[in-house]
Amino acid sequence: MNLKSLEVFYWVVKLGSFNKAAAKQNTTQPAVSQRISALETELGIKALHRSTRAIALTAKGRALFDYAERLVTLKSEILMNVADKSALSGTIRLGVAETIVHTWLVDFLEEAQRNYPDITIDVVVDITPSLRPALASGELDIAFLLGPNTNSELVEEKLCSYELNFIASPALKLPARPLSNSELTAHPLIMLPKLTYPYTYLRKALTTIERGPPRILTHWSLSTIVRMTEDGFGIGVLPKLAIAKELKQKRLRIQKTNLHLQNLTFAVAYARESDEVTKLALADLARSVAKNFVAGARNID
Amino acid sequence: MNLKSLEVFYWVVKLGSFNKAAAKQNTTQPAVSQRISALETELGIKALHRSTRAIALTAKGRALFDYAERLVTLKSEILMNVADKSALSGTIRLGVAETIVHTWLVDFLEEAQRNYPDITIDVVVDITPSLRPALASGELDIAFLLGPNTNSELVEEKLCSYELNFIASPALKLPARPLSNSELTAHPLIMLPKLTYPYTYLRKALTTIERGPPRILTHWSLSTIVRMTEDGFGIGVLPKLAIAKELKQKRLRIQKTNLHLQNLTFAVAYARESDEVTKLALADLARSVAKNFVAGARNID
DNA sequence: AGAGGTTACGGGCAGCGTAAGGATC
DNA sequence: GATCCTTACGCTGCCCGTAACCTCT
Repeated sequence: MNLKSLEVFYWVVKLGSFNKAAAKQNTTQPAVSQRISALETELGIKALHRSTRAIALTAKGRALFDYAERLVTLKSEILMNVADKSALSGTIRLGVAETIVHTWLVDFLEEAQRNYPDITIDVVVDITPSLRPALASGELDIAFLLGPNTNSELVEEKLCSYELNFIASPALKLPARPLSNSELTAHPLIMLPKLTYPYTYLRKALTTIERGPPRILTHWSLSTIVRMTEDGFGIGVLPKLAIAKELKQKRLRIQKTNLHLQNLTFAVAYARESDEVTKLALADLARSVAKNFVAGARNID
Repeated sequence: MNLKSLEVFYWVVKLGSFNKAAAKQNTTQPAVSQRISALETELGIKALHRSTRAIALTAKGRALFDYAERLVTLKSEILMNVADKSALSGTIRLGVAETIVHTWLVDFLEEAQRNYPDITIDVVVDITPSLRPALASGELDIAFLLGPNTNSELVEEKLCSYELNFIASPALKLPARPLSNSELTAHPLIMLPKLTYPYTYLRKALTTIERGPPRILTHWSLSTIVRMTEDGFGIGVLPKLAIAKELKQKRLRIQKTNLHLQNLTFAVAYARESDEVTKLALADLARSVAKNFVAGARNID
């Protein structure tokens, strides 16, 4: 009897699908199929009804699942309490919101490589609303995303908080003094789309009876927002820390206004599961890297 | 991380030796060595001090051992509670006292084959005093031997009880009536050696002041005792059930005496361990086979 | 037709046993 | 030198991934 087979079985039941279990375990669906059959043959039982679309546990299957859960838990306890953390290994699929890519992701990956040389990290850059379901379904193991969202079924913990700024191209020749709201809305605002804090807040704050809502240009790609802002399409709404280079090179500047924007906060998120020390280790590392990054970048303007 | 490796580690610690663990797990000593190294490498720890002769656990090793024990227990619980018993598989080393060979061992092996086709049973015939330490050290998994010995560190449960008889060759021309003690001691008694019930009892019961102790010929092999008795060397002290064939063929007969011998009882014994459903299953089977044998052989005389 | 599980098959590698090599008493 | 663990090495067989197939909606 094999620990891996029981782990696969556990995930098949937990996720309700051979495919999802395969994704979770970084393997293929046929491999999962094989393992389950082998397990059933070895124990001489049928564990799963899988005639129809949804899989259902047999009585023995339910019993087996309970044991499998305990085994999986024990395994992760061993990794947690006995194993040298630097010997952690395996592949972790990391989802990242783009802002993080532009700030400390590289630092993080380097640190991870240094501390956990045997862990392979597959990075997927995507928008926060796509990252959460991917975590929940097991397609991703861990993510750095906009949050923490307290309603989430995921574990989410604050990582860092970025001051949100109005950014303009010097070519716009805006005054250094704080802009009034009407001066601000003379230009389109370029920002992240609906469902994010800047959009909902600014749309409400800048809507006036006479002129209606401000012109807003949204895009999920931070790079695109930066590029459009540089090209003078409008005023970007971005954390200054994400555009340190552009600011330094004077290709962009911070535009003062009368509005106070709340910080954009990011969180590390992962599914609430009985396993995976690796995730915890990486989450800790992310916290430390993010903290250092914010501390080291305090003097940017 | 591998269930088998942790199991091997468990047995190495439990038995205090790579060699014994290898024997226990039906593998070779280098294989054990490899597994332990692999485990230590994977977890990035040293689990065992093995510079000197005796094996000692490190702190991490002790922690790992606790987890390993729980895993081994869980595994056997799965086998016990979830697995179809008829799907049990593996190799079991069975030690057998010779009397059992001459009574129901073949029945047992056939039944085992029928009920558990995937279990391989290696049979070792030996004397009871050798079987117990072999069980304790893990060289054997289970044994049918003289017992139960209540002082044993082993689990021992009564299997069957054989009436012990005085057996003689017809060639001795002894009378059919009960022999007196002095008539009995006119011939050497052929029986199992010291440390067994018949020897100690009869030596004491038949020793008289004038003639001293009776002449006793002992041998650990039942076959030899039977053969010697057949050849008229003396009067055998044997369970009649072990010589059914010889009695039927009138090559031997039961000799009545004035002495009452207690029954010779046999037990199934195995080490008190956290694992091994297989042993329990086979012990159950042995109980049933032994019971049937005794019931079916009631009319022998 | 598409989603999801099974079967078939070739290839890679983990892990085994044999055998030789230390180390310690 | 005996005992016990480690290292070396060739080989077997398990298990994986690819791909084709089946089945149900």
